[in-house]
Amino acid sequence: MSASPQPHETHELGLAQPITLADIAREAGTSPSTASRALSGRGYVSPAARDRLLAVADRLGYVPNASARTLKRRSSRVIGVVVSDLGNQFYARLAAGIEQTLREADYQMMVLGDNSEGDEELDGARTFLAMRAPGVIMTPVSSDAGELLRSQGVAVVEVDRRLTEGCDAVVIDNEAGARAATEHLLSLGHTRIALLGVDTEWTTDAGRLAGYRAALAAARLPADDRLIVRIPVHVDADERIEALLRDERPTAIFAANNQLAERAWRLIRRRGLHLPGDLSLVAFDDVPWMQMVDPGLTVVEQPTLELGRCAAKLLLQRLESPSLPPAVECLQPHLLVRGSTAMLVR
Amino acid sequence: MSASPQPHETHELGLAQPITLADIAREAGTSPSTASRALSGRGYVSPAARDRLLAVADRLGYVPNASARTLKRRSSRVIGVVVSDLGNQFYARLAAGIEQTLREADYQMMVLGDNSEGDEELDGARTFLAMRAPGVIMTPVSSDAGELLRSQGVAVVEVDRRLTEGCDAVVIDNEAGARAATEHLLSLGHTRIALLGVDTEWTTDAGRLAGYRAALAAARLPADDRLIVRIPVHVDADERIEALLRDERPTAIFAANNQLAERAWRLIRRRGLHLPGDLSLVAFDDVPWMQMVDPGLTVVEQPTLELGRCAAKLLLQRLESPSLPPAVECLQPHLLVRGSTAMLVR
DNA sequence: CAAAGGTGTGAGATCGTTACCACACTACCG
DNA sequence: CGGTAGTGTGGTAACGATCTCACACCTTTG
Repeated sequence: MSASPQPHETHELGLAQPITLADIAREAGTSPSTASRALSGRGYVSPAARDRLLAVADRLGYVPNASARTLKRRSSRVIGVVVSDLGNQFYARLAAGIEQTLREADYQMMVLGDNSEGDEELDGARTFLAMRAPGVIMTPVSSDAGELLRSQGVAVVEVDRRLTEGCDAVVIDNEAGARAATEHLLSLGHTRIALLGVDTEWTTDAGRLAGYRAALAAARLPADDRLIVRIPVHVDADERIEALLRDERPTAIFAANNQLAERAWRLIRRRGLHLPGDLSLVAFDDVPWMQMVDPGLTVVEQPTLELGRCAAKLLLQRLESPSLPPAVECLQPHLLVRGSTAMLVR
Repeated sequence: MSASPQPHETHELGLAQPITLADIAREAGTSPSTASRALSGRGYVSPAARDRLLAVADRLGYVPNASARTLKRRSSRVIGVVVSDLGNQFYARLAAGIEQTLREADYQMMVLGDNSEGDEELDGARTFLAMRAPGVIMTPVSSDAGELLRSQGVAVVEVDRRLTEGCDAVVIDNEAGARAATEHLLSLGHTRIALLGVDTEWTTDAGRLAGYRAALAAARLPADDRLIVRIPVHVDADERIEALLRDERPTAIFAANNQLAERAWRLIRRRGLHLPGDLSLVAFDDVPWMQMVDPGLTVVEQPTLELGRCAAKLLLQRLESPSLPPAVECLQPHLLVRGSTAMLVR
């Protein structure tokens, strides 16, 4: 083996170091300045020189060094996105919507997940600060991250939840959605309606709780605190839900997000209860499985993709005109009745 | 309004420009070099100076400029990930696994979706090249992107599919999984077993087809080409599946991925057919809804999270020792029998 | 014919960080 | 006491792209 002559492998041996603007300029017989103007499309270049430079760049497979560009321009084309949990289809879809719109405007998206943890969110903010992202979209956990970013001149849009006063935001009309869900249950004759929610100060949960209460109040029904189950973030919901199903079981449950709905659904099934005969169930947020199970879940459907798109649009707008007054968009959810809710029979 | 005196808002007016190393150095009375050594933790610094610098940095909220660092070091801490479709829970989970492992090693992950399009994949590669990502993990569509990256000295790991010879890769034993699924159906007495797969040259589909064929061959059954339905990428599968369900319906279907399984499942239901009475169904890849529907789907479960983790580990290893021979890891799937498959009754 | 204006180019400084190198200082050894 | 070794520091030149400026060349016009 060592005796066999080594074949020429000139193009393989070195980790061919990247082509730079200077290389292009040299090859095309211009200065780096001109090359920069031609390839970035800013400033005067004669058509002849431009074509020549473009051709050379193409031939050599030139890829501009993003770090150098960002360093010089003091701003990158990467928009940061921080969501609670990428594994949750709601957030995944949200991110997809954001990506769509950003891509059209020729921005990149970088997604990070905090786990609904203020610390991780702050880390994320610092990451984007370090990358000189011009803007960040997030489902905020605490307002620290947003404030840090904004203090450094980074545009911030809050999506789904609204935490920081004076910040652009896109939200769902949670109260209306929750009211619709609750009214639907009331109209079916239910009076013992449980609310399954997350125990936070977030506008989502607060809004959904408010909508639930409003519907009950409008029906002149007292809200029974034992039926309002609020589970802290990061706490396993199963125990609380089981207790709810065991003791003085309500005739209907309104689950305020897709995860709680899934937990509830599984426990209902495990207990051998039947939807909607033994119990009615409504979920806030529609995800694919809810349509596939039998009976399908009645849900408050959110325009999730649109939520993301809208947030991205708002961000782009803010980047263009930083001095505009803060905008808050509110999208309407709507009730989609499937088979998991039915008339109360006694 | 215009008459009211403007209050001092010194800290609000300017988009407070970021703190730099030089600022820290000046404040702490050292040179930038020393500050750099202290804050990046490379090279000699006296404990006294280090503490002082760290304190100042902390006080001023210093965030290192990632672009400058990347430019100088000629390599960033961002690992690129390109997957086919982030909306698909399989890829989402894969990315989650990758992220977990990378985070532990203090790398960031940037995910991009090509839509199983070679062009978009190549764009992604160029993006990561521009960002000077030291490594990229991808579910390859064509080998162009990987080759481009590797030619520039970027470490590449292929995951799920294997396309490029001499490239690190982590895959599932598709053939074994498909064989297990098919043998399971055969053992239930099925002989007219359809295969629903994607029409590509990818190792996933090729392996699953091979496993299917191998099982049939071992049972001395001829493979009926009309039962092998291979749908090109980006083509709607519904028509082909409907045709399959209509004409000379097979008694069992093996769907080679979660999406085809979902399409098939929906069409089976729409047609009013019952699982497993009228038809048995097995899916390759287990996703949540398959356990929630009734009957639950029999599946070939893949260690998806582990697949991602393993790919990330391989990449980290490669970054550490670039000259190691290429490694290919193969993980085992396993059959999980639920209710969608049953003994054939005639 | 001088002045004014457009067109196209290149020199050179700069963005913020790092790394190489030289240097200064102390300490210890033969 | 000269010499080697270890500590700790700062000067300076990069990394690659951009951008301001000055300048050179053409027209056009009062």
